[in-house]
Amino acid sequence: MPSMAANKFSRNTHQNQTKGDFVSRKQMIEQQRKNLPIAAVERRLVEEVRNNDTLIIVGETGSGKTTQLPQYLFKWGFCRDGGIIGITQPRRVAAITVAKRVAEECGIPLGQKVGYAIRFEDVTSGQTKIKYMTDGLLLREALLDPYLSKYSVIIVDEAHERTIHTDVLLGLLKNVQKARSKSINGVVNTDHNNSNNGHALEERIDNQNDGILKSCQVKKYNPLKLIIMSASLDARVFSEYFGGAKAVHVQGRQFPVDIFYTHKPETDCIDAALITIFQIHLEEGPGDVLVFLTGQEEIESVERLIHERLRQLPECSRKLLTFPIFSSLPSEKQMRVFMPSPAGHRKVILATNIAETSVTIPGIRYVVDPGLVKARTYDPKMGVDSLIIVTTSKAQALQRRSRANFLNFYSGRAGRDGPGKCYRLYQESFFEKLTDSTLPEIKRCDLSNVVLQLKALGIDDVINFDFIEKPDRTAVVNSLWSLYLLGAVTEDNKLSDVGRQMARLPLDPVYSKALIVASQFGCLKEMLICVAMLSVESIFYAPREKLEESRNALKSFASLEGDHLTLLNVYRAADEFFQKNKMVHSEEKAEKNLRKWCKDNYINSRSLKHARDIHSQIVRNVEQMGLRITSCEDDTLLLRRCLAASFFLKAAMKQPDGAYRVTLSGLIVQIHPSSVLFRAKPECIVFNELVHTNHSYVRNVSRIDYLWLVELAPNLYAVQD
DNA sequence: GAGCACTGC
Repeated sequence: MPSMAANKFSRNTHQNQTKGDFVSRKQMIEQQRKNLPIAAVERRLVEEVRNNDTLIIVGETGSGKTTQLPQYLFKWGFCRDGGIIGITQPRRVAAITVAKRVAEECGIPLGQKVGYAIRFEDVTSGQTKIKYMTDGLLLREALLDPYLSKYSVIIVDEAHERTIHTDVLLGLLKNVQKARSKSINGVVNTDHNNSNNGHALEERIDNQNDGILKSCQVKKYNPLKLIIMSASLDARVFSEYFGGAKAVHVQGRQFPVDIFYTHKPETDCIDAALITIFQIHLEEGPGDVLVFLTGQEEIESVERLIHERLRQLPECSRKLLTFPIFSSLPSEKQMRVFMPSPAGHRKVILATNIAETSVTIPGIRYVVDPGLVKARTYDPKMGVDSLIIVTTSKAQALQRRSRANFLNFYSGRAGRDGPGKCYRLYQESFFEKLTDSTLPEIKRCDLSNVVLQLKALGIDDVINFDFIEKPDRTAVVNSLWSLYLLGAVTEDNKLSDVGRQMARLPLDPVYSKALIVASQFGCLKEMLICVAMLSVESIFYAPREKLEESRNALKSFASLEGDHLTLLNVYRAADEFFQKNKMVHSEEKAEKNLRKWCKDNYINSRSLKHARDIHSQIVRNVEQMGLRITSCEDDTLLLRRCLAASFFLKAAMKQPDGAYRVTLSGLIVQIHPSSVLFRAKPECIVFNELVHTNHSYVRNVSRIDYLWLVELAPNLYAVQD
C-alpha cells in the first residue's frame, strides 16, 4: 500500500527522509525529462540553433520545449562567452513556474544559474545564465541596453499568442540582431529594402553616446541567436518575417480528447450549455466539467440556473458543485476551483477565457465550449474600446479542448481512464469556418504607448516600422497626434525631452504626463496615488448578493468631486490602516490585516496590492527623474485643476438630456453606473476610460470647470458662446 | 444601472 509505505518512511530520521526524497525525486525528474518528446531531438535542435541565426520552433503543448531547450543550449555551450539565454513569456505566472521547474530539474536554488524577472520581482543574480521573463520586461530592458548586450540567445515563447508585447519585441529583436551582426563585420548595410530600422538603432547610439558605439566596435558583439517558439497551426508567418528562417517541428504529447459537435446550430447558448452540463453529470463517468462562458453576468446566471435545475432532480443526483472563476473575482474565491471535489461529487467550473491559458485547473475531464468569447476591440477614430462577443478562433478552440487534462491529474498516464471529452456547442462545418488564429492585439488597441516606446528606442518612423503585421495606419497617426498634444513629440515628429521622460515610466502615456504636470502644480504626491489606482483593474468589488453592503462601504470613501478623489481616499485609508498595523505587528501580519480590511470594505485586495506596488515603483522613478514630490494637502481644487490640465484630451460636457458629449470626438456617452458621479451629473467632466458595452460609458470621472480647460489647454479649448 | 484576458528596468 503506497500510503503505508509513506507513513513508515516518514518515521525515519529527518536527514534520511530528505536524502531519500531527494534521490527519488531526482530520479523521477530525470526519467520525466528523458520521456519528453523533445529529448529525442536534442542534438538535432542544438545543431539547428548553431547553424541558423534565427530558428522557428513549432512545438505542440507537452513537447517540453519551454523547459528543455534553454537547458540544452546551456549544456552545449551557448553561454560560454558570458552571454545569457533569455526566454520571454507573455504571462508572469508562466515565467515564474517554468523557472522554478527548470531550477528544480537542475537541482539548484532558484536565482542562481536559473532565474526569472518580472515587474516588481527580480530573482536573478550575477550567476544567472538561464533567465525567464515577461516579454514586456525585455522591452523595458531594451530602453536601457539597446543591443540587449548581455544575451547570447533570446527565445520568444508562445509567439503565436501575438500579444502586443510579443509583436513589438519581434520587430525590435530583428533590428538588434542585424545591428549586432554588423558590429562584428563592421559593414554598413547597403540593403535599402529593410535598412530603415537597423540604421535607426545605430543612429540613436551614434547621437546619444559615442562611447557605446566605439565600445561596440571594439567589443564586437557576438551575434544574437533568435528562437521563436510557437504552437501555431502555421509557422509560415514567422518564417517569412525573418527572411525565410528555418522552421522545425517538435512533436507534442497531449492527452487524448474526443470532440463532439452539435447536429444543428444552437440558438440559445446558455440553454445548450445547461443541457450539456446535465447530460454529462447524469450520463458520464467521473471527472469535472469546465464550461467556457463570456463574462461574469453569464457565469452568474448559468450558476443560478444550474442550482434551480438541481433542485428538481432526485436527492442522489444532486451531487454537483458549481465554481465560478473570472479575473475580477477575489483571489480567495478564485482559489476554490483548485479544491478537490468531495467524494462522490462532481465539480462544474464556470469560467471566462481566464481558464484558457492563465489558470490551469486539474481534474477536468469534460470541456463545454460554446465557441464564443468576449473580446476587446478598439476604434482608433473615436478612441473607444468596445467589448463585444465574437466567435473563437480555431487556435482558441484547440486550446480550450486541451484543458481536458483529467488523466494528467489523477494517474499521469494516458489511456487508463479513457479519453477526455470536449463538447463544442456548434456544428463541425462551423468550426471549419472559424479563423485560424485570433486577430493580433496590435490591430485592436490604442497604440500611443507602443509609439512612444519605439520612439524612445530610436525608431522615429513608426509608420514604416517593420512590424510582423502592420497596425492600422490611422491608429498610428492618431497615437502620434495625441502624443503631440501631450507634448511628447515635437511638430516634426521627434521625441521631445518630456516624451523621453514619459517613456521611462511604466505607465500609459497620459498618466506619465499627469505626473510631470502634477510636479509643476505641486500635487505630485497625490497624483502618484491617483495614477497608481487608475492603472489597476477595478478596486471595488460588489458581489450581486451583497450589493447594498458594498454600496454602503463605498460611501465612506466617496468624494462628491469625483472618482479620482475617491480612489485617493481609498488608498490613503488603506495606507493609514496598514502603517498603524505595522507599528504593532510584523509586516506579514499587517499585510494579512490589510487584506481583511479590504474584504470588510468591499475592496479587491489583489487590485489594491497591485496599486501599492505600482505606487512604490513610480515613486522611485520620479525620484530618479529628479522630480520633487510635493503635496497639495487638502487643496482638492488644485488637484482637480491638475486633473483637467492632465486629462484635457478626455473631457465631456453635459447635454440637456443628461447625457454627455465628448469635447474632441463629439461622441455621446453616459457616466458609468459605478462612478460616484453617476447621479450628480456635473456640467463638465474629465475621464480616463471610454468603453462601449450596451451603451458608451465613461469611467473614472471627475468634476471640473470648463474654464479650466480654456485656461490650461488653450490650443484645444476656447471660451464658449 | 454595470465589469473578456494579459502586461510594464
